[in-house]
Amino acid sequence: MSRKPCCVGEGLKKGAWTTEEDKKLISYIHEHGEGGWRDIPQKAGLKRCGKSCRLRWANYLKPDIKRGEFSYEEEQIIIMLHASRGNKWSVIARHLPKRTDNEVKNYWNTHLKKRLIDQGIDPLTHKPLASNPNPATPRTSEGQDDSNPINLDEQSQSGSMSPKSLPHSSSSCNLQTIINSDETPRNNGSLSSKKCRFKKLSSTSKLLNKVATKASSIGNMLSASMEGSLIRSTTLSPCLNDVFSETSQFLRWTSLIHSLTPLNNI
DNA sequence: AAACATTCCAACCGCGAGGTG
DNA sequence: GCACCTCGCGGTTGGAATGTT
Repeated sequence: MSRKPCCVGEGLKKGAWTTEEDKKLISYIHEHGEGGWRDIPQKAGLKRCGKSCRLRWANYLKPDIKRGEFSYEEEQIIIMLHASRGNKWSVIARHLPKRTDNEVKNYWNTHLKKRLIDQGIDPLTHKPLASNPNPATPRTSEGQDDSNPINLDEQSQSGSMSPKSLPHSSSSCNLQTIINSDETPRNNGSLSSKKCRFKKLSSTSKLLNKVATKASSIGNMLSASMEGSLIRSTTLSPCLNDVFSETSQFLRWTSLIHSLTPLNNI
């Protein structure tokens, strides 16, 4: 047998949605609720396939969708979850309230992936690239990286992290220093933020570099327990409560999270 | 100002999972 | 177990917006 194509039909419209179509879809769903996507176009008076309606609703029209630039927290969550789960965009998006899988995927592909590559980090493995012209953890003259007691590069390459070498909240890393040095204010929700994103790339890259390397180190640890229950004490973001299990390993992980909490105060 | 290049994201496509009869 | 359907997911693409020459 052959699958019947979803969107076969005469006069079915494709491409960008008009405001008129949006109104029709919103109005129909408000009245009848979601579901039954195959019938929605006909009932709502739309010349679209059901799939297209579902995507339009899920990715754009849903009332609780947050748009605009991703926050540092969100970027970190994406990188960390990607390190442990790979391209499971729907899984990652579930931990980012009001973000859609499509948006997360786009953000990864257009921003985060490139930044990791720029820093010599393989976006697939989250480990330093083999031929790395731009070392993942550059030793700068500022000495900030050197003050980090944990050699994350080595750990990520070895694929494991000993308990002793795990970060501690008091001395875990210089993320806060780096964050504080990133003076560029976030341009929340601004669509004209392209320039800003590139201008702040340098300092942001440092942060991402750090986070990505850490993510690599803890990736295996996370993946083993990601489906577990929660660590309620995590203060980075409530959504992360869904991520981590109550194992002793993850108490160490929360140490890292606590080291990142100053982000909330920026 | 125009032509060309690059970036970005909304939307499309194909596939697989799960449900139903 | 099968055929079929709906839905959701992840990869890809078209084209508008923006940047560069």
